[in-house]
Amino acid sequence: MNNIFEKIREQIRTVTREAFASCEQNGLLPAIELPDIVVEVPRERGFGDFSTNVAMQVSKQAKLPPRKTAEILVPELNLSGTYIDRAEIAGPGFINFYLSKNWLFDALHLIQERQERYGEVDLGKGKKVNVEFVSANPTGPLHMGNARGGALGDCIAAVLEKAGYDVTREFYINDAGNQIERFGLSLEARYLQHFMGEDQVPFPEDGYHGEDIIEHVKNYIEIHGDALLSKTPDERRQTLVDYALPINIQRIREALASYGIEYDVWFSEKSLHDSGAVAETVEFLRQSGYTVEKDGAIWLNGEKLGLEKDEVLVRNNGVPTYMAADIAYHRNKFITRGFDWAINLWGADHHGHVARMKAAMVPFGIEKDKLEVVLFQLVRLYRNGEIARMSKRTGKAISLGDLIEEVGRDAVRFFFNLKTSGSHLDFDLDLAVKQSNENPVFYVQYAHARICSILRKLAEEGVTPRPVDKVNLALLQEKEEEELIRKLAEYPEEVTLAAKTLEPSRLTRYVLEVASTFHSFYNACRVRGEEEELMMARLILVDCTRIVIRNVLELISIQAPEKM
RNA sequence: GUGCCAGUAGCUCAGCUGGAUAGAGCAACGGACUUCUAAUCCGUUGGUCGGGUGUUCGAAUCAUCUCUGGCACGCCA
Repeated sequence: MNNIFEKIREQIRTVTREAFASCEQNGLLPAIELPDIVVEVPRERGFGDFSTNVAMQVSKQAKLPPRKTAEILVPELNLSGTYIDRAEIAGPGFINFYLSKNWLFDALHLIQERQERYGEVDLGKGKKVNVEFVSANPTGPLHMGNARGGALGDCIAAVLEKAGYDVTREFYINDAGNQIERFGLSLEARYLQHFMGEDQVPFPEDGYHGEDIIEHVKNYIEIHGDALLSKTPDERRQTLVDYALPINIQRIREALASYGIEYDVWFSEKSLHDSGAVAETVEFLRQSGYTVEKDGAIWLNGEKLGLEKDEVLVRNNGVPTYMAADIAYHRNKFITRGFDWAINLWGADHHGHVARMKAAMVPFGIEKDKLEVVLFQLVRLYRNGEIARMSKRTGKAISLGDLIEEVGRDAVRFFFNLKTSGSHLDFDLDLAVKQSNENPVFYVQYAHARICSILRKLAEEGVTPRPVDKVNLALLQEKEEEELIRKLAEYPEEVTLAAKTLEPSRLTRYVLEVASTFHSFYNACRVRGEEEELMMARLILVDCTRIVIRNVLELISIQAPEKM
């Protein structure tokens, strides 16, 4: 058992179920089909440590007012062998459970025992899950959307790992299709412009206008000169793409690495075309009757899949669409590679694609639910209270690299993981660099550094933590101490919830609460200089706090400094 | 026009599988450093949960209508 909360909830459910059974046997209550018994932590501490509303839920079946049901039930609760001291009835019919402090001390034991593995839970049971995120077009640098998707995706992957899933982090390289075509045309235009003059060569309307295209061409010409002028346009574009694309991909890799993200798999879209997987996938859909042909193109049959409209899979020029490749890609994930679950992180502007992709799994016998798409809202950067679009240094659109350079990796990752994915995110650049109490990143890091400082000071005096079973934790009686232990005990529960909701941001908020609770403790209680037994107990508490803060920060890939 | 997401304190956001008196941070105001890091803490102020109706013992949470903002509706990805 590595989640005390779960253990307590199970105890409460068990004693409650048994009490219902015994009431039924004694004829005190009619036979009742129990719902899932909801156990929660009441908002008010005065309402006990945990509570359940089960008496209210069954009031109809019991044919009694909820309070009356509770009054019959509570005396039948057999609390022996549990953490529960007593149960009381309150309000409209809540049953409030008051626990012995032992559960808190057990939580500290657990933390000491598990150390850096404290917080791990076995929700996933080794299920194979693929988390695909960023997957940016390799036609230019990473932007703010990629930055948020990157932080989110990496943290979702990390949370799922802690929750017992077998996680693969994957980047889908869009190195084929239309945008590569445009990339090639843009490079070619810049190349020709270099030799013939800008006004002599038209630039494609939907081309990539970025400076980086010109830079690629300039570098290419420095190495290879004007040899491409005599080639065919096809050869010219291919050569330029073959030159520039790997450079862009390498830059993306490096930007993400400096952002703290390492992938297990870089999956090439082109490889799906080259291997024939795309054609094969379309053919399979055609033969299974999931396509229609009209206007010389092959369409996915929307009606048959419950979609609003048909979607083109193969254009009338014979070139498959992104959609076709994407279906082949997900078929590969589930069938070729056997993932039990695939999570994709997409910007909210792609939400229209969600229903289509899920529906497109059906012909392959893949349940829709196996594909989960996490949509995240876009990011607005603020500087001096105004929307910032340009990098301070370069004057160009702000890239992930610029952002990290300006505010630091820790702050970027922290802020992108502070809000739920569904909410719009305003990123305040001024706040992120501020080294003050306004900045939550430092607030958490400071708590960690403070703890390390206590441990260091005491170690210098020859005082080190004793094994926890040789410490009298019952000496921790102050309310600040209790609050802190409670907070630390929640961590496995937080990981579980973050994994279930795919919402790692709650861990960022959680670690802020841990820091806050610790700071309150710090101001109320001393460790150093207290009587030895109390000092030892507090030393354990402080060390447990260090472990939890460090574990969370590591999970969200933020430094836990020992000094500040 | 249709669909998706959002609307909670001055600001940024939690809470949303219905639960007890709606929370946090920042901002504002007032306090706390002889003592392990004051990048900290303690206290005060601050709300028609966008609005209406409904469902029920109970609604920020569910349903429905409506207003506002963002986005999507392509042989783009």
